[in-house]
This record gives sequence, structure tokens and C-alpha cells, in this order.
Amino acid sequence: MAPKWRELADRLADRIKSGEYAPGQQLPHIRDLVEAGEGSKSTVHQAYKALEAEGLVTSSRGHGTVVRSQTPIKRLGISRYDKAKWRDGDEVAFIADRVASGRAYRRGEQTQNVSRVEAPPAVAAAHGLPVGSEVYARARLVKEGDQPTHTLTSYYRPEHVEGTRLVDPTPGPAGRGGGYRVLYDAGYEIDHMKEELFARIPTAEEVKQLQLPVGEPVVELHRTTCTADGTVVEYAIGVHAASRFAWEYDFKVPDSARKEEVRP
Amino acid sequence: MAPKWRELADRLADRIKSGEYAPGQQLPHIRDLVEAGEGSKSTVHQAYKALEAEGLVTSSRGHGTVVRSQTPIKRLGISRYDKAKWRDGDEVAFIADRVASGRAYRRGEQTQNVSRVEAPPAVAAAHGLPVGSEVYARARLVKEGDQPTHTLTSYYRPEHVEGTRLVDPTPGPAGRGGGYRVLYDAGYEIDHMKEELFARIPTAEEVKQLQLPVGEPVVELHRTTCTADGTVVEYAIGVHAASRFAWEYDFKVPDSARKEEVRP
DNA sequence: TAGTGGTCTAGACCACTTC
DNA sequence: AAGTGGTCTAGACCACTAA
Repeated sequence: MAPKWRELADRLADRIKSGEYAPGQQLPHIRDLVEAGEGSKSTVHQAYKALEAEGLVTSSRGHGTVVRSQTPIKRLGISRYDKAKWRDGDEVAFIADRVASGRAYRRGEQTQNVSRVEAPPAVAAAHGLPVGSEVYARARLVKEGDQPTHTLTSYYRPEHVEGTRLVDPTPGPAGRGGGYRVLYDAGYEIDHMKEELFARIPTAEEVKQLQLPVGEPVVELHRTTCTADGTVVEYAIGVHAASRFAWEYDFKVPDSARKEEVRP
Repeated sequence: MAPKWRELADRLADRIKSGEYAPGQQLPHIRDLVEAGEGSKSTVHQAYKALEAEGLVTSSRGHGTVVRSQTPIKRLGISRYDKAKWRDGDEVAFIADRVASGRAYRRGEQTQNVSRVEAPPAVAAAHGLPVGSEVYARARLVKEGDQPTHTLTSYYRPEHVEGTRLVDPTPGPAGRGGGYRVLYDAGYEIDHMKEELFARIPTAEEVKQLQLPVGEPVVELHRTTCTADGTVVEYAIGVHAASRFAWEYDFKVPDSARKEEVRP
């Protein structure tokens, strides 16, 4: 037999999913359920924590417990890197994503912090640098309205970006066309990329920075961007609130028996 | 000031990360810490639940609380679909993954269950079928040793698979070369694919089926596989224990200003 | 000030495992 | 039988929010 708190949580979850408790609506107060004989305060509280961990509600002291509204997810396809967007046009990739999703762009939705740091091991490995080398780190926190959605930190080799707008510590997108436009103007046209993704539990710091609800996972994205000759010009690490994004990749089925399919 | 249970959990987490408590080793018993003045049983228990939710330990009644050993993750690249593997060779894709990771294949690591079902909405949409159409569902539960790692359910249109080995309800991989080989033999050679991924909190059922530790997220993968003429021959949904996998994708930077890059 | 959720205690009892 | 983690209670007190 399931514990009492689990049964209570399941009953409440059913009523949330059926729409009986609508998004934004308050759940019964803990003390009311204690009064109604659902158990002691600790027991009811445990049920509420479970619902919070399952992403169904958020609680706050003084306010109460309200049903979370599910924000539609943003689909990220490789077309967000389209050269036409940043080379010919005026958009940076992350804005293009938003336009594609039918959402308006607002100012001040990206903070930026550029610094010269010692390369973390993964960064040094991606750039093919000896450990301890210095790189430029451009850290952004991207918001949708007031709500942070992801962080993105790009690492560049000093010789690629020194003297460009990228190392200018002004907040905001890196000017017209974004970071890839700056690299293009500096003679580094990006050609191919690799993205690696995995999901995990956030650190305490990420919970704070991204204002994550209890129990929400994050997806970590490692992006390696190369020029046509294979030089790595950017290695970026992003941490995304899992409930807000989905990733899409289209590709041909590889055939190693056919030589012409091999990528240089 | 952080709550007492949080401070205790942090202290224990530090000692786990520093290696003072090695994987497999027992943490102090709850009652011992109560004895040692770390708080009441509920308080210490709350700290232990937090460590469990963070994936650092697993608890079981009668046994105690032991430090989890971190299994290395498996990297999934598109080369796992290489035609050479299933057309010319003897491997099915998921076995090839394991070979690439240097792990041995053991029998009985995949259970299979084939049934004819009414297509769920997403499946009908992917196959371009009217809602309520019937499809074949081939559901697998894949294990690594005793531990389940992911589920994978493939949906096929009846006219593509009827009369083939794929609808034979025998457990185990779909024979020599796996499902794509069967489709190939039936005249449907796969040509290109789309994968969509996102992370979320598992359902209660998935926790049981995949034996997930408390707090571990899952990654849901939707895979659409097409022939050269664009016919969808397989739509598959996988649910993966997040801590065991990473995905990798290589691609060219798209350029919509160049016509020849457009995919049909 | 009143009401909310969050923490904490001391102790009882339960479910499960090992000896 | 003894020892483990898990549940539950009744009540106290704390932190935060709103009127």
C-alpha cells in the first residue's frame, strides 16, 4: 500500500491534470487539509513537496500553493544557425529562435560578461590548447521576459577575438549579427558544428540563477564551432531549463561503405 | 541561513565528492547522526532524502544508505545508424553502441513486445495517418546487465511490416541486422532521420520500469525515419535514464541563401 | 496582525533485511 | 530478534507576505 502522502499527492495530481484545479489557481491550504483529516501537517506537507518536485505546483511562503502554468516549449533546430540570419541579416541566432517561435523580442533579455580566464579542462581540450592556457569567456544569461531560460558561455582563443567587439565588455548581444558575424568579419567564417547534450539535476547555483522550480532538470549543451579548415573558433557551454526547450536534428543515415559520405 | 538539514546534506555531499565516502561505502546511519546531535530523526532523514534526490546516494530499508557509483555515460552519435552495420554486418544499432563503448553484449538484455494498437496522436501525426488508425507498436526495454537503461517503442504502418519478422512477437532483437534490416529486405531502405529530444521528470511508472533513483530525470527521444522518397517507415519514442547517455550531432552550418543546401 | 508555507522535535510504529 | 530506513503525529516555532 502506498504511503498516505503519496495517495494524497496522486489525488491532487489527478485533479490538476483533469483541469479541476486550473493553472494559477490555489490548492487547498495545508492547514485546511489537516483540518479535513488528510493527516498531520508534516504528512500533507510531504504530499505538497512531491507535487512541487513533479513540476505541477509551486509554493511560496505567505502566498500559498498554486498550480503551475505550462509554458510552451521552444524548439531548437539547426536552422537557428543559418548563415543568412547573421551574415546577411540583422539577427543574432537566439533572437531568430524567438522570431521563429512567434514571440516578440524585448530589450534587456540578455546580460553579458566578458572576461579573460584560464581555460577549464573541457574548454582547453575542445580548442586543442594546453591546460592552463588563457581564453576569453563570454557569459550570457538569457531571459524570456523576467524569467531566465538558459545560460550560455562561449570560449574563444585570444588570437581570434582580440581587437574585436567580442571582447568589449558591453552588455547585450554582440552587436549586429551577433558573435558569428564578428568572427566572420575577423576572417573566420564558421562552417560546421558539433552539439553534445545531456540532462542532469541542476546545481544549487543554477537553481538560483535560472530560478528553477524544485525538481526541474537542466540540459547541458556543448557546442563546438569550426571553420572550413577544421579550426575550432568557438566552444560554448549552455545550461537550459529543461521544461522550456526541445532540440531537433535532421540528418542523413550514414553509410561508411560509401566513401563520398565521409566528412573531412 | 540555510536550514539545518541542508547544511548537513552539504557537509555529507562534500565528503562524498572529496572521496572520503567512497562509492559503495555506507554513510553513517540515521540514528547515529541523531545520537551525534545532528538533529532529530526527521531532520537527518530529510538531509538523506536530499542527497538521494541529488543522485549521490541510494537508501534501502534494512540495508542502509550507500554512496552511488557513477556509471560512465554512453555517447550516442549518428554513426550508430550506419548502414554498414545493419545492412552488411550482423549488428543491430543498439548493440553497436555498446561495442563502440567497449562494453560486452550479453543475451537477454532486451525484452520485446509487439502489438497492434490504435495510434497515439503524435504517432498518427508523424506517419501522416488519420487519428484512430491502427499501427504496430514494437516496445523494447533495454538493460545493461540487470539495470534497465531505456525503453524504445517503434511504431510502424501495417502495410510496411505485415508478413515480416518485425510483427513476430518473439522477444529479443529483430534478428540479424535488427529492424532496419527487416525494412530493407521488405523494400524500404532508410535514408534520413529526424531526432527530437527533451528532458523531463519521469512518471511514476517510468520510475518503476527503469528503476530510476529518486530525482533522476529522463530524456525523451522522438525519432522519425524516412526512405529516400520521404515516406515515414518508423516513428519511435525512447525514454532514457538521463545519467547514462549523452547525444552528439555533427552538422554543417546551414545557408538558406544557397539553393543546393536545401533538403527535399 | 493574521495567515501562509517551512523547519524541527520526540517519539511511536511500520516494512524490510540480515543474522 | 535486532537493526535498517520510511511514515506519521502533535505541536512548537520561524520566515515571509499581505492587508
